[in-house]
Amino acid sequence: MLVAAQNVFISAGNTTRNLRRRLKRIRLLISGVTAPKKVSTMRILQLHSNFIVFKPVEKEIAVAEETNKEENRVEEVLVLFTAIEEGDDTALAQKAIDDVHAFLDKLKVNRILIYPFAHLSSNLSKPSEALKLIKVMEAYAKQKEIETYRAPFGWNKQFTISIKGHPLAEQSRFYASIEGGEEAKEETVSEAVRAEEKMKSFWYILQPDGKREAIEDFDFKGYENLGKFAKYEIAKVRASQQMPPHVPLMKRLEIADYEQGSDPGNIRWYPKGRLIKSLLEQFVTAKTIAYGAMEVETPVMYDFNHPSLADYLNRFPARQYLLKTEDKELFLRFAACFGQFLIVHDTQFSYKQMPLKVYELTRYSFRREKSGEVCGLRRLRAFTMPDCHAFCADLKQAKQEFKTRFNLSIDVLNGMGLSKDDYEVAIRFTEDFYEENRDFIADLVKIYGKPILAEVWKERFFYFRLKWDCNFIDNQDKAAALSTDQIDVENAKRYEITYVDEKGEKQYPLILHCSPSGAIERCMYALLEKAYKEQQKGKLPMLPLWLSPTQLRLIPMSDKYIEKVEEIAKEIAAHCIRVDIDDHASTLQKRIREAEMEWIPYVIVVGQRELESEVLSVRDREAHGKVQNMKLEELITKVASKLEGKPFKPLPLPLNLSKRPQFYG
RNA sequence: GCCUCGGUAGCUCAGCCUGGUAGAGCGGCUGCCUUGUAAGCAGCAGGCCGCGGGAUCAAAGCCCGCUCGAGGCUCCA
Repeated sequence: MLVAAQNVFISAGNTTRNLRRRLKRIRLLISGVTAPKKVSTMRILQLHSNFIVFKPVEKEIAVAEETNKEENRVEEVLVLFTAIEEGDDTALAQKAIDDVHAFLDKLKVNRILIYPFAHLSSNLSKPSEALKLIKVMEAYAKQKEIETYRAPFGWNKQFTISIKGHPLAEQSRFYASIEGGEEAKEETVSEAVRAEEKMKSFWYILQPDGKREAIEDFDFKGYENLGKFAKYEIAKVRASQQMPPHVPLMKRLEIADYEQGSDPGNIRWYPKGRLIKSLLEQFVTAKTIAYGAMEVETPVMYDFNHPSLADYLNRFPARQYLLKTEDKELFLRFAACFGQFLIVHDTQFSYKQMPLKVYELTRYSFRREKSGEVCGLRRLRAFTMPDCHAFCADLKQAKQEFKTRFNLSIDVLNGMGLSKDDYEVAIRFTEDFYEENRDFIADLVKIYGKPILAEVWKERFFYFRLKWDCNFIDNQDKAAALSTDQIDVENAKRYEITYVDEKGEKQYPLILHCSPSGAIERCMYALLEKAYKEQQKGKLPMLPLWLSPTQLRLIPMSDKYIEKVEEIAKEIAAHCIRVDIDDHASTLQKRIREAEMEWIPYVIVVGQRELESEVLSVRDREAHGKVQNMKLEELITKVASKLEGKPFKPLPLPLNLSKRPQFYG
């Protein structure tokens, strides 16, 4: 049971975020990576504050102290949110105050507020014990001549706090006494906190000419999109209220919709959406195979207790779909890594076959993103991810391969209709990697040819040493990662993946993880958001020709021409062009309008005139609806040439519009 | 997980504040019109107003609870 529950009202700027982040970290610690089991720890969240205002609201428990319900305000104070756990004792309480005392000297402050705060622990002591120790702390602090205030114990309190901005302002501590009551000692404040130090990012802009500038010195004029991206990455500031534009679009265009009968983030695909998605899938796959990867297919579910997997899973807890069967606990894959690593673990290969490239398009990967994170096609719980791993003998080979794959990714995005102007690149590495590989990183920037955002860490925290990602910036100024590649230095060992080197000795390879396009759904989100952007600029929105479900629409002037029009359609379709016929009995104008609403690239009206002259009037959406006259063969040649090198699938719906059901609206 | 908003016809939504016969546009169906490059006309059908409880003579509407969903925050390995 909670000793006290607070309604937290926090004022002023980023204090909310700070406190939440801090609380979250504390919970992380509590969840117990570092704290040995059965060890009691006194938990203190220590915040150097400009002020705190708190007000008791109502008694929570029987042993609550007597107090009045007046509002209290303390200025320039070190607030100690304190949770007493089972087994904590006087020695521990005094030890904590000793530490605080030392810390106060550093801060040049001599005022504390002891604030009983149950939420820091899930292993609270009995309230009576806790109150006793809180009083011990208070008395001991006063004895040390610290100006000591205290919030009442056992009350539901409401508080407002303003936290100072300096680096020492927020500290979390816990004090442990090992069972049996040996000497109290300060627990190392956990790997998570140390990890956070490692994770501290420094931001730069890398220029194609090799220059590296601190982000605050860079002039974003002419690079507004990069500016938005940097802002998003660093400050995480977003002001968006509107619905993401691609969501109504995906519905209206009958591409996809939410499936209420499933879990959020699991999407239903209508025929047109399935076609687009399928074409994108074929395209990435073809490109990746052409690059030299071997396509495989692996299971979607894995044994929770498999030793290699368990280790990996523990790093990313609680993001999986779990599956209980009679004899096993399984989880749905959240990436293709497992399946491929398990294959390569059992594969015999030597330096002669390297870099060894394995590819899979996962349909699906599953991540149980928290509710509220899921959004349209941007972020799903079930998504299609092309994933290509390259197993490299050494860093030299990895770097070479890395460049090749960067080019591949740029090429894939470009083919999909996303040019370098549509996304921004970030590159992330450790300081030492940069020092040793300056030229290499400069080469990557040169390949992209535009300034790149660089995130630099002092030490390695993640499993990779180097990573880049291409990020689409949408109409809400949010960034979403598309392609990415990383140099993984940990997983070969974890999965016991080895190759044989020139001397016949087993070695661990470096593993490159690349998604040449990013999630396919996310590519569709980017294309729709891009179309919307174009529309805002006054252009007619459309999808790339090769992805348009209907590429060419024929509109017969009246039903007496339908037969002739069907012949023309047959001729066009024979050239792998998706053509359909609007045989509805509505007016020409209305049918034109409907074709435009469907973003159809070419619309052709066929009547007496066309049939007599054999010259078609072609309405070209790309040319803002301008009507051009051309012969059928010319039209076919023109369209076919634009489709060259792209995958093709036939029309996913009946040829005649009158035969089509309406999936939405 | 937190905050906010929402669930009424196939779709988009109005009505709710101020309780008393359920509304519009689009779409669908039927008929007329046979069309020259972004909405032709008319008629018809279509609703357990998310679910459960309460107060009321009376609830889509007021109160309470639940549920499902969306958007934002956080998160995004």
